[in-house]
Amino acid sequence: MPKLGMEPIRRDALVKATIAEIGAAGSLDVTVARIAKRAGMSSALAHHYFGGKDQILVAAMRHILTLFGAEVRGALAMADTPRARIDAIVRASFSPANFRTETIGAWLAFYVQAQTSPDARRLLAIYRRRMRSNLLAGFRPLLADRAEIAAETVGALIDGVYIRQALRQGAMGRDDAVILVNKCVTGLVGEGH
Amino acid sequence: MPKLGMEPIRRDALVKATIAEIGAAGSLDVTVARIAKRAGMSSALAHHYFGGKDQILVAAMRHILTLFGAEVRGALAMADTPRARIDAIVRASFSPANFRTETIGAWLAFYVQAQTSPDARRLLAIYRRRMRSNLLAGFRPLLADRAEIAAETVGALIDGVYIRQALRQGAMGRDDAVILVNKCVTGLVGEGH
Amino acid sequence: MPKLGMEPIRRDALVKATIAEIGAAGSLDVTVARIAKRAGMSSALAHHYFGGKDQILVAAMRHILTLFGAEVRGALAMADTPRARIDAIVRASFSPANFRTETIGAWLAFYVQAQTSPDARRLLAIYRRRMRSNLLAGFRPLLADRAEIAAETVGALIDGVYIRQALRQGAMGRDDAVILVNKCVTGLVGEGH
Amino acid sequence: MPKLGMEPIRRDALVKATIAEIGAAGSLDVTVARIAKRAGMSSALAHHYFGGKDQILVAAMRHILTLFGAEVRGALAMADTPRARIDAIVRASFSPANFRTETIGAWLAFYVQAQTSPDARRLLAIYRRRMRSNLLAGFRPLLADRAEIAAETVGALIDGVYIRQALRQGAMGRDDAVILVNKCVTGLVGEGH
DNA sequence: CATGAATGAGTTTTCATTCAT
DNA sequence: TATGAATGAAAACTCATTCAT
Repeated sequence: MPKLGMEPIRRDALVKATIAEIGAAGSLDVTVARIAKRAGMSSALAHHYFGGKDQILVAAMRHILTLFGAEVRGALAMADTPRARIDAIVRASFSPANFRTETIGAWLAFYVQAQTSPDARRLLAIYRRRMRSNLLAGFRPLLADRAEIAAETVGALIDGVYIRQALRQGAMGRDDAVILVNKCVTGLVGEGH
Repeated sequence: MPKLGMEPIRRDALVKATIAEIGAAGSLDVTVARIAKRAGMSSALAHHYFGGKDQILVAAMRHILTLFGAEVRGALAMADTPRARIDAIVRASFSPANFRTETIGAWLAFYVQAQTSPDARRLLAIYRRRMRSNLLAGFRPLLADRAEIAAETVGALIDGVYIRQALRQGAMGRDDAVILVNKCVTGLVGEGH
Repeated sequence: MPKLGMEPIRRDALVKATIAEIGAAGSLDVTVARIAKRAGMSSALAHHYFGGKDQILVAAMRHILTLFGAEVRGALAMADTPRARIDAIVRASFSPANFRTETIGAWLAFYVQAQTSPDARRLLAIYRRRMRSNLLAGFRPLLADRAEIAAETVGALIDGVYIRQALRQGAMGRDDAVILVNKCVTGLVGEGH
Repeated sequence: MPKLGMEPIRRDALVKATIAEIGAAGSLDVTVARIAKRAGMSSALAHHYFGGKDQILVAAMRHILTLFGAEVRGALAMADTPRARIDAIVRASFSPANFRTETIGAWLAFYVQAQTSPDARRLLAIYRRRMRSNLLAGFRPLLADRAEIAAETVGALIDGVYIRQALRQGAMGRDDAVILVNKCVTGLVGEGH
């Protein structure tokens, strides 16, 4: 069985298994053994490739963030007006992939992990900076100096709607989420838009 | 010399110690031993009074929610216009007690616990229902049938701002938080208010 | 079973079990589980009382050193001439308790541990200082300024004879060891004594 | 491109890497992986050539002993009086190569290993026999029937001084070591020599 | 000849929980 | 009421060793 070039395959499988496991468990209380099993290998191999549990977790988080970033970039590429840019970000935030219970659970768990892990915090900070600068680029042409606060508001609102989804019960659909945030955006940029 | 009626005192001490410990740790990875030590008793006694770790955790969450509820009620009592009611809720949400890093950390941790513990989820659902109905009571006179979405928006925004505070870095102050949310409220209810 | 005041009993049992286990294994490759089992308790309890494996090991070393120190002190108390003092130290070094294969194995293992553990090194340094000052007190009246080198020589010789004993094969008896070192002492202090 | 006759090269590299690694670690707690890495090959290859960790360790020990033996032989070749022979052995024992912290650490570690590994014990026994017969050859012409005990004494003293060096702190230099042992030799063979 | 891949067995350590007193 | 004592179960992590290529 042992072929060459297994490392990227194994790492990838582990990252995906980690997200799945966290999502299923709803928390970071996930054992390396379970992750490895789900990924179809021994826990020793997981350690071999990642060095330790924390690094597996961080890699999983990075993966989610990367996917999200790609989604945003893809949506932004098709947006040609400022308002469309904002819309694109909102839509990407609540895209099917991001809105899966699994992903939300993992995301929430990472928030908690960021409380103690510098690596996790750094990643989350990067995500937030990007989000902010993307929103700002959309709001600036529309609101000039009021763009800052608008970006902050929409950023927080997205996070809030997203996090509320974590309580599976009484959750709203993706479309509802998009509509809700968009209504707020409309309120911020004024009736004229 | 064992005194009578120690139970409420012990329970209270444990609940407070739990919140402090969770806040300090930034996660639910808190041992019963540490909580009990902080509360000045043996872990065996903690078990005796609560039956198990999960129940201690839930009691702590209930405590936070109760405090928050009292704060909201107190603020609402002094509000005599719909807008003032909304304002009161926002202010209470970011009150000094609620905005302490400790409390935020505990709150976040409970969100995660709600993923797996039905008790925790129920408590969180109650909090959300109350929040929603309170906001609705404020928005209804101002927005009629658009009140629902406004309440949902502000609720989510509060959660979002709150949760963002958990990343201690780049956080905003209480006043800024209140102002941010209020700006959004103003946008929702229109210029006239 | 759980009575009060078990701690010193348990600690003592663990220390003795550790020495026995190290002696039996002939190296520090000894598991906490085995030590605990020999001491009649779970490994968890061993950790509870000592905090970790290293501390158990250091405690065992300290125990050996304490025993040795007591033996030397006892022997010295009965010595009334300088030469008798030196003799007492030599005899104590090769006392039955110290010359047991178990003890020698443990001693040797600790030498190795001192390479990496600061605690172990400190203990060994203390032992050496005491040994040196004791020998010096014996040699000074006899050799004046040549006492230093004599003390160093006899100290090293004792260690050498002792360590050679670790290779069970071709070892000498206690009496032979004492005679050997004493011959050297006689050579050092001159024929007249 | 696998070359022919790599075996001796690989084995040699592994042996040297082993000694270096043991010396650096100060104990036998050395992994095959680290040794192999230091020797520039995979751990699998190390196993291939030696069969197992223990055998690698024993080979390393044999290497040290061989070096030491050669050094002694070289020094003896230039000695033309009995006393010079003894001197040569002492000097070789504390030669720069043997007195390196690395070597001393490895030596000490092997002493411990000899407690459990018959192979290691056999090697150490050989070393001791040689040492003894070499010293005896020097002492016999000088001391006749007292040569035995003198050889034993000096052998043990060399070991003792050597082992004391392992506690890096408060160690003496090579020259001091030689002087110390020589003073003892002088004492043993008497003033006239 | 050489190695990346893979793992089973073992080690330390932690912790919620139980129990006799 | 209160606790020190005690442990079983599980977790992360390590490592010598094997094997297909």
